[in-house]
Amino acid sequence: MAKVTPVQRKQRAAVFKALGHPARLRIIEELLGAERCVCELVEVSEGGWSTVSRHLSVLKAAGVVEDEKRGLQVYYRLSLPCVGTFLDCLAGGGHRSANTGASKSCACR
Amino acid sequence: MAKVTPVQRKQRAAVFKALGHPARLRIIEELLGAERCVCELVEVSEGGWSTVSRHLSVLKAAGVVEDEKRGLQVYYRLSLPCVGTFLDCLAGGGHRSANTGASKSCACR
DNA sequence: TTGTTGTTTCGCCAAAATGCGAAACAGTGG
DNA sequence: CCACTGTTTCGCATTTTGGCGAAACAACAA
Repeated sequence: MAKVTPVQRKQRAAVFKALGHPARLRIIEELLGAERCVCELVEVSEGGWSTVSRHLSVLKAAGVVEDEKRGLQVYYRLSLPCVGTFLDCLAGGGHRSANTGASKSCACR
Repeated sequence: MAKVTPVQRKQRAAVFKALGHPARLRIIEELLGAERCVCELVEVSEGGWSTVSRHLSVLKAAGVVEDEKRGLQVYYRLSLPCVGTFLDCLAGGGHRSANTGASKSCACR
C-alpha cells in the first residue's frame, strides 16, 4: 500500500471516525449478526430516534453500512465486512509491538 | 465475540477515533514500514511540531502506537499490527454486503 | 554554567461533533 | 381524504477536537 492520496486518506479517516463512537460501535455489533431495522437498533441504543438515525447516517456516509427500505421499515446492514475482523482482533487484545515479532493470536486474515 | 461491556466499547471507540484523522492516518502509514522518530514524522506531516506531537499522544493514549526514548530522540512504532491489515482491506475496496440473513419482523412495541 | 537539539505542554480560539425535541416525510390502512 | 407508524431532517445549546505559537522540559555538548 505504497502511495495514498490525501483524498483516500480522508475517506479512510471518515470510516474510522464513523466507528469512533461507542453508540455507533454498539450498532455495528448488532449488525455483525444480521441486518436490523432502525427500530431494533433504537431499542438497543441509549439515545432517542433522532440520535440513532443520525449515527446511522454517519455510518452510511462513511460507507460502513448500507440501508434498504422494505415496506414501512428501513433495514441496515454492514457493507464493510472487515470491520468485524478488525473488531475481533481488538477483542483478542491484538496488542503487542511488531518489533518483538510476538504478535498475539490475531485472527486477521 | 459475545458480550461487550460499555467500557470495552469506549476503549475500542477510542482506537477508531484516534485513527479517524487524516494526519494521524498519514503517521500510521509511515509507521507501517518501520518505527520513526518524531522528527521524521514531522517532515512527512503538514502541521508543526506541536500538532504532530499531539496527534502522537492521541494515538498513544488509544494504544495504537508506543514510544521509546533513545538518546535525544523519541521513536514511535505501531503497537496494533492489525491496523495494517484493516487498512489493506480498505485499500482493496473491501466493500460488499456479507450478510443476507433474514431479520425477524420488527418487534417494536 | 550556558547553549543546542528534540519533544511535549499550555493557552487560546475556530471548527466540528453530540444529543435532544419538534417538525417534516413517506408508506399504509381506514 | 385523514390518521398512524417508522424514519429522517432541522435548529439549537453544549462539549470535544484541531492547529498554532510560545514556553517548558530533557538530555547532552562546550
